[in-house]
Amino acid sequence: MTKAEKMELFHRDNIANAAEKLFSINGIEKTSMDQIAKEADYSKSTIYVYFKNKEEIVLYLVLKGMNEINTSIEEVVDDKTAGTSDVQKYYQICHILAALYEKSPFVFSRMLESIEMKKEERLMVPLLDDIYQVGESIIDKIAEFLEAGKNKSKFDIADDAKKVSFIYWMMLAGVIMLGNKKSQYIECQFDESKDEFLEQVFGMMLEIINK
Amino acid sequence: MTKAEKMELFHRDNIANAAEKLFSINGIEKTSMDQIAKEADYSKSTIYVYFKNKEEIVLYLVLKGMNEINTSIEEVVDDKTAGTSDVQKYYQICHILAALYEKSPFVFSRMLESIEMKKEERLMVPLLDDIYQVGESIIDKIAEFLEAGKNKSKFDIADDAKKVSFIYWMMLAGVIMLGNKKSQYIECQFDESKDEFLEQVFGMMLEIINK
Amino acid sequence: MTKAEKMELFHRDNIANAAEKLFSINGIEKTSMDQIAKEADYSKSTIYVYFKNKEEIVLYLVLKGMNEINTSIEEVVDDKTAGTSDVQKYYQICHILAALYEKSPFVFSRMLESIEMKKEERLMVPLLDDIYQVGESIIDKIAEFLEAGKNKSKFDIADDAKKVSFIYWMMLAGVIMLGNKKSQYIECQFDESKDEFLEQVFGMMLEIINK
Amino acid sequence: MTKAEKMELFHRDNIANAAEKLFSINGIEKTSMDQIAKEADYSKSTIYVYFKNKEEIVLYLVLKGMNEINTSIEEVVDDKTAGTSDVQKYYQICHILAALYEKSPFVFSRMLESIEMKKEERLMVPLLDDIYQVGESIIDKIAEFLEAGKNKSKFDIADDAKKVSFIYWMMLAGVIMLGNKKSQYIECQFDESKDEFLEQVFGMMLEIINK
DNA sequence: AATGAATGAGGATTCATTCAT
DNA sequence: GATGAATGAATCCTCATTCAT
Repeated sequence: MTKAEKMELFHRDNIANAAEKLFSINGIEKTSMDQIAKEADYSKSTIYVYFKNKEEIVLYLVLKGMNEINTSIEEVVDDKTAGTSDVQKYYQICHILAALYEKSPFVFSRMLESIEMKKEERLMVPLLDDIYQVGESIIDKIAEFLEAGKNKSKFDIADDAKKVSFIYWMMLAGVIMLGNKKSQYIECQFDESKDEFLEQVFGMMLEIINK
Repeated sequence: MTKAEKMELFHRDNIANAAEKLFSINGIEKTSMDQIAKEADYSKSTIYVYFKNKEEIVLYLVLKGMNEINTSIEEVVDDKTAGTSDVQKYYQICHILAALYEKSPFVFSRMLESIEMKKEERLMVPLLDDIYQVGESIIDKIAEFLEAGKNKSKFDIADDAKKVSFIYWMMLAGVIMLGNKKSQYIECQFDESKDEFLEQVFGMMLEIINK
Repeated sequence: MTKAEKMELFHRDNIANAAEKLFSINGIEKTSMDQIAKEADYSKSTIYVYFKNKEEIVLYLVLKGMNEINTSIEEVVDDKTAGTSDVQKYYQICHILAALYEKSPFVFSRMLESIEMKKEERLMVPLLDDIYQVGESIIDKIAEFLEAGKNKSKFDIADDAKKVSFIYWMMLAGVIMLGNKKSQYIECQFDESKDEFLEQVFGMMLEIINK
Repeated sequence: MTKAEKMELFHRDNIANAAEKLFSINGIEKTSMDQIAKEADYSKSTIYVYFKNKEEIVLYLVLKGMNEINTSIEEVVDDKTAGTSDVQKYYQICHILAALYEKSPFVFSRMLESIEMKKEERLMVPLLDDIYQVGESIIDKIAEFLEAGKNKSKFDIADDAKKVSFIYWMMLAGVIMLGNKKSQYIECQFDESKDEFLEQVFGMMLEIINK
């Protein structure tokens, strides 16, 4: 990486971090480029030097967030530590996702939005294809994990591990998103914290595949 | 209902239907009151005669949509037809939800948004409390259904039927929402329609509670 | 007055009274015809049966208010009761004006607005000429009062009683209007109520003409 | 002052001047931001770069106008020129006020509106506190002038010079405002210009305090 | 005589984006 | 490389007024 590239990355991160903070608090729509510029302490025009537009900031953050959980999940799946059972790993994966929502709900939501499937279309918008690839990578890692468990007779899944993995991914994501959105309801109705609640849901979901 | 009330309802529905169409295509935020007026073929000011503001149109539609599925679910749960098994009913409930997403994704999303839990606050905005009540009613109906199944030794659920019911509701909703958002992905990756895919997911979920 | 005319007057008064209440609380600009209709318990269109437009309601109220103080001032000036001194009458006149402001600040303000001087123009807008006439009458009554005092060697005014009277009128009006608008300031700065303050001002003003 | 600040001031003044012109002709309420933009030859959005909203333009002009008369009055009061008598100074102060009305009637009116007395409230709206301070300064200057005259046995005022000063201020303001609003009436009735008329009023008012 | 229904004409404000320097 | 300056295009909402019935 040349020095110029380093500087570019530095500025992009500065801006993106400011945006992430604001997006997480107020949402994407209600965060203006003015606010981002002020928070990042750049002039508004400079924002446009480093990002083509607002959407690109969002995608940059989505990619970053997804890369992070991709790495985290990889670490869990590849964890060879003796004492870590598959069940423990399962819960760790759940918590990785839950933590992402906690940190950047908007990344979480965006990650779940529909994505252009035609490669040519994806390549029109920088980052979109990258996001797609990381998404695939995450699914694959989970599939790998389930597959491994299956071979160890731990999980009982059908042939297509990737599909099961994707379904898992979806269910987890859905449950985490809604558990957070309805956290007030949960606390009032069931007299327990959203996190306790989610823990039970993770447990229920585990039963689907665990023998 | 007086004739005047009928006319009022007629116009409200005209407007709401136009709005629903546009909301479903472009989303709530990207639909302007101008567009709604044009689509409904009323003048913009007339829209404001029948609805206090844009939010009220949204809430009207959300309430309507939720009322519809509430009624549908009730019909299913109360269905005494000899040949309808609990498993069949279970799938019917899944399809009712899936159909709502199909028709009005924005209603689906709004229904899942956090809602003010303090009664006084809810009463500030007309419709908000109604929406809350219908939501409760839906959860209760599902709880009732699960409870009945449990007694017939069909479903194996923990004591708190309402909580399980809520979790079910959340999982279903999450899965339907994401299944639709990722429908393109599903079709490309697994070479099957989103609906077939969802059907399998409903099946997987059934196993959680079904012995 | 025919019965029809009586009814017309009845309705006009109903509407005008409702409007007066709202105008006094929120001001003319911030009172909508909708609000007036609701307050008067007529339909909005009916308002337009009895008044050509919003402005006509205002003028109707201005005329009414001016007629009232015209009558009140007349009573004071013509008061032949033995014990009522000219100075007492002077204060009474001041209080009549102050009371009008208290009751209908907007009438007070409007009364002081510029008025079309060309008779033909005035006649274009119904009521405008009437308002002018009552205004004249009020000035004349005060002039008469001052003139009488002068003859009794009470007041020392220049030849043109009408002019002095008009000046008096203006000064009184100005001082009452501002005393009310700055009542908060007065209370904070001088630690006395607006009314006490105005009383002193009336006193000071009396000295201008009183020997 | 940096060049950037100069430019900012330049634009603010351009806009404010355009607004002042329109406000003076049509009043504040009936002047739209569109009109101001057009008159100032800026785009409407640019207006919002230099002023937060319409109200800020108004306050900017009010403050400016009040600052101007504050300075003018100061010059008069501090005038040590041998030949300038207190009476002459008195008339000069009257004329300063009359000139302000002539130039910007809306500033005059706003200056006389009630103002928030709680410091915290005032500080919520930028400029509001400044306006209050200048107002105080003006009153104080007049008080100082009267006090000085009193010591020179010129004016005969009660102990509280500030209160008398405030009353004077109010009376002057009221009389100027009404004299202008009723200028047509004055010309028709008394066959003299509004300015001649006001001159006499100033004279009458002088007698209140002048021995 | 009374009104329900409808609307045209605005009006303030927001914001992403561009571009010359 | 960084930004100050400017703006076009929207958007929600208000309200006095008209008119057919």
